[in-house]
Amino acid sequence: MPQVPKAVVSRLSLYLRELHRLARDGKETISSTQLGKLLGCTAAQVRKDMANFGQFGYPGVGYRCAELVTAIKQIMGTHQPWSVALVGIGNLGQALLGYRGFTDQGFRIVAAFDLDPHLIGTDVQGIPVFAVDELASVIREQSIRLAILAVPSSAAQEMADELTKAGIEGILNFAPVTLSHPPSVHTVGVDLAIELEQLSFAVVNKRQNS
Amino acid sequence: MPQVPKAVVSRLSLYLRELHRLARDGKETISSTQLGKLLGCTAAQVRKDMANFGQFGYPGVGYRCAELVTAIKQIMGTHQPWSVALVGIGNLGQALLGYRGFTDQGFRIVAAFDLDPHLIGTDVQGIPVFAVDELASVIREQSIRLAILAVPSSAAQEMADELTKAGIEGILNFAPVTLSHPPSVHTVGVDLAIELEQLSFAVVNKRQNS
DNA sequence: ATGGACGGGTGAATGAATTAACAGAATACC
DNA sequence: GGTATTCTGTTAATTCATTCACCCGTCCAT
Repeated sequence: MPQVPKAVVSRLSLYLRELHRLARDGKETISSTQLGKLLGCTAAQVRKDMANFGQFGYPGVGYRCAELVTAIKQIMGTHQPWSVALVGIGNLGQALLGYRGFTDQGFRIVAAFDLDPHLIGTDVQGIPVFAVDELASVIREQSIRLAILAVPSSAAQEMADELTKAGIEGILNFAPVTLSHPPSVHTVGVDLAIELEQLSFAVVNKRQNS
Repeated sequence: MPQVPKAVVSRLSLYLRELHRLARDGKETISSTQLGKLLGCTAAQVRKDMANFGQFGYPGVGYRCAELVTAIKQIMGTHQPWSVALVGIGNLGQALLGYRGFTDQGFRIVAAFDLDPHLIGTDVQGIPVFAVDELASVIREQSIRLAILAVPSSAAQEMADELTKAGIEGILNFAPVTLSHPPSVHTVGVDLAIELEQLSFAVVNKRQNS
């Protein structure tokens, strides 16, 4: 499995989400056809995507939901929980601190960082807030590998550099800028305005499906 | 321009973001090579992407930043502001209400909806809050075409149906579920946990670049 | 048992998208 | 003014992703 296409990985997350729901609703097994329909892709695609990682299906039966959930979690690396750092406790940062979806998927925010002296030393939503100076030491002590960056664009690159120096391996960036970073660090960017822009394009260009 | 690949559209937003910054910093023109480097793609890609929509560059010069910004805005449909509805004023919803990036890109949240009787009738961050019953009437009166859905997963599909009935054309969905919807409505999903999951995969599989 | 329907794995064929290569146009420099 | 350079638009080549078609295994009804 040396080269897994990026598109496959993002679909894997969607499969996982759907399978999780199905398993919780008590569905034992599901066929590639059904799963494909649920996600708007072909059955062949589902099978091929899974084939990248091994054999998981049972001929004549389909995929066992619960089993596939654990398999995909293993593949994605979320079979055991991650400790995550949050940098920036503004509007968005606070919302992320309280976001249930993270913990549900095995991501636990264990430390938050900000500049505001009123916040430093306190707990916000049960999470301790540290000064940015302490970034490196806290990250090392708690062996945190992932960080969420929710600071203003003007500070984003600088904070990303700090995180990199502290040995962070992945950054989820909410600032609307393209971060530059060494290849040893991975970044995923979420620009909320861009998502709306995509919607705007789709609407004005009245393209079918979605 | 009958069939523009989806990947092109999402890159267009990144170009726009970068060009916007460049223009503000006083840069007159930029070559496809430079722009590509800034975004981590090849110069050929930049040129090809733009070629989908017409001719914007000047041989021997490059692209004029300010000019290209307005051209892309025109293409994306954000050359004039959009009125947007927000459904769900929880943790995340409130953060989105206060998010600066939306207004900067021409998206104005003009109405919010929630179930909580304490909120209905009040203003949150200067935006009036309505009951869900009023969804259709408010949306029609203000001719709102886009909506942001920030409700718990359990309510997401139901609210999406309401929005559809009310004539909404595009939904930005933050609930971690796949919405089913008629082809006349476009949806873009943002699942924050999935983004972290993608990061997790990239980190454990130590794939280079990003 | 056994026939038929269901369903996954897999390699070949199709279709997209990215990259490479080049011809022509504007600029800068001497 | 000519020449070298820069840079676009575009066509061709390559790479990548998706779909198709078939084989074989499993289950269920008879």
